[in-house]
Amino acid sequence: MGKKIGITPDIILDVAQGLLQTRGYNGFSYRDIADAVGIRTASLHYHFPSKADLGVALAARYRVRFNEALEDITAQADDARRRLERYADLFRKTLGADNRLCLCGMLGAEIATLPDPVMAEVNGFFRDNEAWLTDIIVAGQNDGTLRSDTRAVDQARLVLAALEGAMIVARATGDAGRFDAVAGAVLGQMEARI
Amino acid sequence: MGKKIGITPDIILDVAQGLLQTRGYNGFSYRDIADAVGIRTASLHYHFPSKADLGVALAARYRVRFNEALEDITAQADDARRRLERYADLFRKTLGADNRLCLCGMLGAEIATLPDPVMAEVNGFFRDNEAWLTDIIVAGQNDGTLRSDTRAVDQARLVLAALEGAMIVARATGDAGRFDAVAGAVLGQMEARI
DNA sequence: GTCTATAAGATGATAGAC
DNA sequence: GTCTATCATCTTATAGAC
Repeated sequence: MGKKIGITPDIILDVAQGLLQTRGYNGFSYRDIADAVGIRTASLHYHFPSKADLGVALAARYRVRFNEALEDITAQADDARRRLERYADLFRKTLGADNRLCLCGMLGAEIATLPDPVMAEVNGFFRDNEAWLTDIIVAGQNDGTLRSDTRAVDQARLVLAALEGAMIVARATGDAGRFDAVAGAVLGQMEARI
Repeated sequence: MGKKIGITPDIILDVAQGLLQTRGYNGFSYRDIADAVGIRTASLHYHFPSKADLGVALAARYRVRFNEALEDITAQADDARRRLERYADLFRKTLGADNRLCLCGMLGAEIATLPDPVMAEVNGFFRDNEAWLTDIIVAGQNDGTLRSDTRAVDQARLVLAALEGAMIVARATGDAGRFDAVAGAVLGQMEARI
């Protein structure tokens, strides 16, 4: 027989993730989660004893899921340009769904206030993204679809930084079109010269 | 005779700005400022009655000073490439001085939690920067030093987003070199094809 | 202008009953 | 697992003396 799976921890994480991506780590409290979930703060502490525990769970889950999405893109799309477009879509969907920021972009801004294990996850998220992007870009350079006069790793860092920054500016100005402009420009300028 | 100028308000703003750029709007308190300045929180409230007042003063001052720096760049540098390099240096110096983020990049991430007048300043900061960058880039396209196959305004948005994002990623990974890589790549890829 | 004193509410967290 | 009750501390903010 299957194990009895409490749905609560996942629901808590889902709600907390929304708050985190919208308000930041220092911008929401256990009370906010409790009110949204319909539970008491004491019950939250049963599942996640400290806010640091919650933060780690949130960042780690996000990182794992993001890496899974990256694997899917690698498997499904065949050329670099299409893979990069799908990559940008990952961020675009987050912004469009509920005006959320990338969870690690938000935590990255707040890095100086985070518990060490949360910091480590954020750091890892950025490294994972850079590594994946670099691989994709190297492939695109090798097959001649992407420009080769800029190092792949630097282009990877540019793509990551541009998309993270674009989410912040787009949301702060209330214009999601700004994200699209940045995504379009950064990918367009990476194309090989004809 | 000259007016007696209390140095305190400026000192408060200087200290608060450092805290804001490091920890975020929701990551510091009047107490933090008070301890650093050597004054009581009640005295802070004399100068800035509410945290919203302090936030507006901070964002407005930052925006004004930044616009002055932009005017200096326009006046002193003569070609687009050099102006854009100086522009990137503005962000780079902030990061290098004390591992601070752009004040409005930080506030942009926290936008959902900010008092309305602070939001408005942040929004204005981004619009100011985009407008200035667009003008610079248009000039560079006209004199043939910058590529013209991407709209100037979109390139402007890319530059702004890339630098804001690069500051966050660089600081979160503890590697300022990542900022340089992004700045170098984004400016390099804007150059006209030879 | 700065201080002491104080307030009301929020916050992260624990003890112990059910 | 969830609850009530309780906590120490922090946070923004005000009143009034100096």
